[in-house]
Amino acid sequence: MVRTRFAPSPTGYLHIGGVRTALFNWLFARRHGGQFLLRIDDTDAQRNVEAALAPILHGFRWLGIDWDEGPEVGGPYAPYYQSQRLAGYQAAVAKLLAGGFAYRDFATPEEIQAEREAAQAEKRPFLYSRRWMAETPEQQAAFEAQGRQAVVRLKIPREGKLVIDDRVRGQVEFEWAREQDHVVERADGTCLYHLASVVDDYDFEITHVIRAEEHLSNTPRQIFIAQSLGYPLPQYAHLPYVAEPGSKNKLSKRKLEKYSKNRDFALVNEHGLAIAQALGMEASADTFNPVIVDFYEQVGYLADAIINYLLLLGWSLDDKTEFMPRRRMIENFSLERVTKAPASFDPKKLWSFQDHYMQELPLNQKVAGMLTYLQRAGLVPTPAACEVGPKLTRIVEAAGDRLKVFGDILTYADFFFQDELSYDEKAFDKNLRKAGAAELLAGFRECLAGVEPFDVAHLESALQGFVAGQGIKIGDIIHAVRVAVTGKAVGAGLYDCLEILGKETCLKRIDRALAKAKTP
RNA sequence: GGCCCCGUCGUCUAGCCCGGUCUAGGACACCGGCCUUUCACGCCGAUAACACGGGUUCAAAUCCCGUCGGGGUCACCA
Repeated sequence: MVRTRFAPSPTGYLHIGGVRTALFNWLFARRHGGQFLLRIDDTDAQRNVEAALAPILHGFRWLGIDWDEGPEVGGPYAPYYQSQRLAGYQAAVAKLLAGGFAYRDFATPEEIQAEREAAQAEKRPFLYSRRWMAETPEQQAAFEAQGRQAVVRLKIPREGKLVIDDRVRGQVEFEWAREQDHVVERADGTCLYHLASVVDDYDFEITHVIRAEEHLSNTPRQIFIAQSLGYPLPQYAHLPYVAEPGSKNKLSKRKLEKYSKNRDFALVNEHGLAIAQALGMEASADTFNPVIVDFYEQVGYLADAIINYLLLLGWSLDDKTEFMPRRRMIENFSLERVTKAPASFDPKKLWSFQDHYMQELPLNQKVAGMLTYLQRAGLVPTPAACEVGPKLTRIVEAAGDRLKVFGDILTYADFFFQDELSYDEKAFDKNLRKAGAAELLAGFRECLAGVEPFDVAHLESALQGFVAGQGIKIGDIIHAVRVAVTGKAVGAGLYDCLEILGKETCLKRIDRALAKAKTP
């Protein structure tokens, strides 16, 4: 039985790189009919773990990455919080000590630091002298008499080497003599991540440890702990990290502010910001940022688009396949086809996946998604009146693939739902204040008043008739009409807009625009 | 700096294990064009890569060695 896990620490948000790692774990488990679980790394726990965890769990649910065991769902190996498993870690440390695989060390941090600096000065690799190692009760008592406190360190072998058989990197060799005697338990009796992680992976019967490459160099010490404890080793698979757009640097959760200004992020960031503004959201770089999954959910991206994009960031099926339903991902996922080199996150490519999935989304689902945004922005009351449905459907159809994310309904179609138009001033000047424009528009207004029925076909022939009568081209008038009734220079087909708005509203808006055109 | 990993178009990648069919394929972006009332979509086209140097071989992106470059990691963080 394959069992994989993802171990988030409760930071308050879900990082896009973390999702990629979780996704690969999830896919691998599903592929082999196994289980995927979530374990919470809260060994340095603050008190509001639940609050910091909620957005993370929410993010996974939104993305459709479900976990078989873990927080909120429980499971046979509960608890799944490291802060609640301390006794097991302490027992493991005791066992390590008893077996001679670890020792109590009475050195002060300053003494260790001094040794480290001395080694550096001599340009030789640092290896602890074990001067304050206490292996007998007598030694221990002597150090304690000096008022010293002990940590527990691993007694790493000083010769020989270790070969790790990594599922994505192949065989990787390490020399034990390069490993440090890492601390596994602090002076205050609390233990460290590596110990906890190994013990939990064993307790949870994790068979495959699939994690980011930054953990590759931590693996020797974890293997040492596992072997000393007599645990069978899991299979390891170290994934390349996800890099910043256009760079090989790791996408870090510490550079949120910087990323919001990143050139390649700019497009999606600004687009998202406009939607956040329409929603009246507070959007600081710490909470609303394209490296945080929540950003995409808020703006109205599709989970399928994100998952599919992330899948291809470090994995490929073949030389052509890009779009895959989950089912197909699960059927085909394999560690062997994971790339070894880091992949940089490309917001533009994600955008193209979103474009694709939005186009594929059935109309009724699009409408439903857009409706919630209109409601959140206060453009449509909740619950919506029954005529809103057909009207919105008509709008969404007319707008077609211009609506890339659900939030786009707010920037593309707000004028359908509010009386007060906000004009694109530049477009207004260009199309309504140029010589002769107002007169033409006024003429067309009268023509429009006589159109009956007020639908696309009749509107089109009316405009064509008007244009022919004036001896002008369609382009000479149509932009002015658009700006007058929608306030914008771009949007869905004009005849659709006019029809949906209705004759009365159109005439009113043209009048208003004509009045505005007179006042510079 | 030590150790470890990685290195194909700007980006994601296929090909590498099992040398020839690779004058290196696909996708995104970019550029040009078509369509068109705008925008978007769509369609067509163009530019663009085997890090470098040595080997081995009839033949190397593919195998070997070296160099260079990039990154990760070196905590009583996770």
